[in-house]
Amino acid sequence: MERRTRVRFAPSPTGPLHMGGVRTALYNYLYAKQRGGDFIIRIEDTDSHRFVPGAEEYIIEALNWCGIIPDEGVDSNGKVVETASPRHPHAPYRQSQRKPIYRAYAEQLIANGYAYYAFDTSEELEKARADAEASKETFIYNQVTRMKMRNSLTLPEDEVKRLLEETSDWTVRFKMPENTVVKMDDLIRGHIEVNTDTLDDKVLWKRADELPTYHLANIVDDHLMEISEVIRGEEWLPSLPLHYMLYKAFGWEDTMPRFAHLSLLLKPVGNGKLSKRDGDKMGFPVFPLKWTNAEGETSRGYREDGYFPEAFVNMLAMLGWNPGDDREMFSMEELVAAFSLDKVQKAGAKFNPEKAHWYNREYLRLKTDEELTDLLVPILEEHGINVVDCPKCALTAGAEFNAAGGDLSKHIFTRDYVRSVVAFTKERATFVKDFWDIASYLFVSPEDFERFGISRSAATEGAPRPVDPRAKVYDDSLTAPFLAKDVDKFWKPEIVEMVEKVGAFVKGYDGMWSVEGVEAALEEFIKGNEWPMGKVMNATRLALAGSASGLGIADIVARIGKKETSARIAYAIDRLRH
RNA sequence: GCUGGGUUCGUAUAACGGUUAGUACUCAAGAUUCUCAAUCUUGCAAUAGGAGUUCGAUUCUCCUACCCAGUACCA
Repeated sequence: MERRTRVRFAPSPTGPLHMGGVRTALYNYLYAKQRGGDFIIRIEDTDSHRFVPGAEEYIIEALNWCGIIPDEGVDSNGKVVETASPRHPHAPYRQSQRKPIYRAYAEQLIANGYAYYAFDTSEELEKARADAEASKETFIYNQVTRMKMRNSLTLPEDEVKRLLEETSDWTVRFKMPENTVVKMDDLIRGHIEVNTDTLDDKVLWKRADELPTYHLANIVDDHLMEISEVIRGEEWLPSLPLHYMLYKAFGWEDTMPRFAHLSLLLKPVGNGKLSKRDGDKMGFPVFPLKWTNAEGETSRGYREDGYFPEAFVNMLAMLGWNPGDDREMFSMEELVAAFSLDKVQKAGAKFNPEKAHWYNREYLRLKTDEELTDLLVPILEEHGINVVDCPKCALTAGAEFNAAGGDLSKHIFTRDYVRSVVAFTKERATFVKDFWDIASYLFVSPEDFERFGISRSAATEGAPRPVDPRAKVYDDSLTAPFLAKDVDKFWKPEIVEMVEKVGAFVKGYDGMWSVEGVEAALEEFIKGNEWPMGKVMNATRLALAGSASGLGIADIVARIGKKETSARIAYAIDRLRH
């Protein structure tokens, strides 16, 4: 009989969702959608001590940002559903609210001999562990030690009854059978066998807070929610035998979900799983969204770092899964169509921040100029640049636009100007915010760099200064806002003369005002004078952009206009006089 | 320690038991351009080690090494 596909992502709200968790959610989502099934979110908050305020909201917002939208568990308003309804017959989806459900199941196991009451206090257990450690052994509460402990297997019936009534810190433990081989199947790993003698008697339910532990809550809820496949992290593989035994003990073997255990995400270098520390150290986020903890420490997020959710999701999907061919670019719909659990890698995947960059660049190039303009405008505004939708709108502000639609002196630009900048610089950008670093000088003149927080001093290059004494002709304060090493290299007296004439030529140029027109005219002018093209162009760029490397001269001139071009050249000559 | 899982270029991965072990990222070189970037071309680079099965092993079996997880009244 074909069962409806129903899978769940069951995070614990003990902190922000890690990117590995996002991947688990994504694989669940893809699996469900491909089979026309349901993707459910369930909040596993059975540990009252580790609850972190805001974590649940964070998890849902993060999944939402990624486009991983639950069919059940969360309502259209993005809140976890608390009461059952036709659309949510399995509510509530927060385990703390399902508290009354679990006790009866724990007692059912006891009644059928699959579990027992344990009265050992945490102090007694700690002592047992310490004693075992002293003799270089590990204490395990299992079929050999349980007969030495205080529980309903060892205590007289009336004593058990008394303790149940009079004390309130007892637990229910699973009675793991002896010497039984549990035969399991994993959708990713294949057949696995484990002998129950290596397993312990896990606590299933705690009287102290009347809550189940993960194992009981998980099995009961997966059963009640009619989960068909459990796709979860590898850290759960060791408890799979217990879960199999629980399904058997409850008599739910016929509807037991199939299991798939995903490998972990590993740190880029060295060994071990990806941690927040690695991200901080190597400069990449490990969380989808920014997160600030109770101590006020902030962790960066992919969203805030400027990643497109599509790029993040695509990158994550390819970490430990492949479509079986060479394709690397996948939209969510394409992932849904192509996904398959048997193409999921068994081994852990080392996360590669470079590849994440590459994905973002690819997705940036896929965006239209219009979309990128929409995203760039707020960033420009943050930097103090004004963008107006139409030239007329700015008339009241007294803007005088050049041919490209910009007023450099008042820092007011039309959307068309911004779009044109986007169009010819998008090949150079990885993130939308890169446009500012690439093209800030198309919005701000060098003399205003400092005021707009743009630096061209050598110190910002990050590299140590050259040791060659000849390389150091100018002091930073003398050359700013021009890049000192480029001043050194290109700002030679004989070249400066030529640059000055280039400025005059542009001022007097009355041909076609386009990148192509300006480019051809400049080339003809420089070559006609038999000047060294490279040296003149680099020195000109230094005057116009503050650095000898960057956008093409004609690209710059065509945007900033005649007046600004000659003004910048004049400023550079004046500033760098010596 | 014990139990379980894992191991193909630096990274992510491909390869009915038969390929010159492929692709992408990174890196390097060349081409191109006024520079830088982009782009194009080329290149560097891997089956953890050892046995066995087989005509033939990256692929199957075993051993060793290394890595990861679990070993809580946490999930």
